[in-house]
Amino acid sequence: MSEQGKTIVVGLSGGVDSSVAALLLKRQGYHVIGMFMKNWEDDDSEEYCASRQDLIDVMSVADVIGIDVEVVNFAAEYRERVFAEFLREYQAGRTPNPDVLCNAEIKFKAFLDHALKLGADGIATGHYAGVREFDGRFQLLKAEDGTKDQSYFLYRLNQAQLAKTRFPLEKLYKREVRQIAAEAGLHVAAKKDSTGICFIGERPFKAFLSRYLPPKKGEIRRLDDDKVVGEHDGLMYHTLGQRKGLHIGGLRETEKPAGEHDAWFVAGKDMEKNILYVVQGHAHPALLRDVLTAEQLTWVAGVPPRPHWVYTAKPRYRSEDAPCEIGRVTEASCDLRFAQPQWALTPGQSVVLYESRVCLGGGVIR
RNA sequence: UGGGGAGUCGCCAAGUUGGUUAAGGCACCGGAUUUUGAUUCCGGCAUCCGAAGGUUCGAAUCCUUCUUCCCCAG
Repeated sequence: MSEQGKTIVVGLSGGVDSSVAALLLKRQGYHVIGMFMKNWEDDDSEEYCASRQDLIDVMSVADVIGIDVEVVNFAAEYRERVFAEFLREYQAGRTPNPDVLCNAEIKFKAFLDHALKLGADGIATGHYAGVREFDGRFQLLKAEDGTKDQSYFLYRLNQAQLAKTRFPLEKLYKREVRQIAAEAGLHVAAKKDSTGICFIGERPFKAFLSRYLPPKKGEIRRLDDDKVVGEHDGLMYHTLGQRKGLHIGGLRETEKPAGEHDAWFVAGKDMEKNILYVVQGHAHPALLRDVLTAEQLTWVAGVPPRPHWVYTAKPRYRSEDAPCEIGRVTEASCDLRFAQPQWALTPGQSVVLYESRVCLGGGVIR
């Protein structure tokens, strides 16, 4: 293969996925360099340890595979390009997806640039996604393992970034990845999947956010009749469709038999008046909508989708691909109409368009 | 102050002709799922029924007193 001998820099997180990605490339004959990114250093003590353990795992894995590892720090870039935007969005009452930004700005920009500067031919990550060249363009594809597919988080890449990227796990199922790791003697074979905001990790969300955005108490009102049913600590701590954290118990007036109560969900926010609107019951119509407008469009496919065409779209990660018709499309925004109403379409979240297994790109819900 | 009604887990709320371990929902907590935030799923959650006495083999359910709240009189 002409690919042999090429240099690929693999982003290693210390987890199974990126470890196996590196292993597979090495086996395919690439010259592989491992790269560990440290991009969050606000918190010391606790966080420090977690990150440190990951680095230890990376070193150990690299040793087994037989590759060199470099450590880079993009904390400044992450703070400026990802975290600042993250905070701006929450402040505006929206619910951003930092991992989408992180991929576009850090992993496939800062990191990619760094790798190319080192003389690499490309980069690779442990994402469950695929990339192929087709008809003169590069396509971002869903992973074979549909349950793990992460193309959603990558929709904001562009052709240039895609051209330099490999996703060795495209055809593999998580189970197989763990098996490969185990057979190769990688001690992270059974390591628990990491979740949480990329680089920042998993942590009590409200407490974390309150360090940057101070609490601001306000009323919680029932959307149906404007009745005050509680108090919130700040609109930014709640997102559409959220149930947890409202602290609304039973209401005396409830007409249901024997005090049966449905759970309450966030249905809207009034940023001006600092009011959180809630509704009772998961099936409340206020939580369902079949149209949305998306902004900040980016088309990883290289070209925008066809107006008035039918595609599928994910209005949030982990939601089923939902058939939808795309309305007008401009540089700035586009309209989507879903065949079935979607639950809690949330401003700030990304909606990603697909045509079969091909990810076309998407935008941010207004 | 007189008359009536009521006080069961943080919030609602079953249970009151006395009988094993006091329903259920919401909230909350823990876990599973998840590279966003959510949702969802599973598990936990009143040795105690406003307080103190009493009756009884046995009471949250009966009696007494006290206490708190609500309504009507004033």
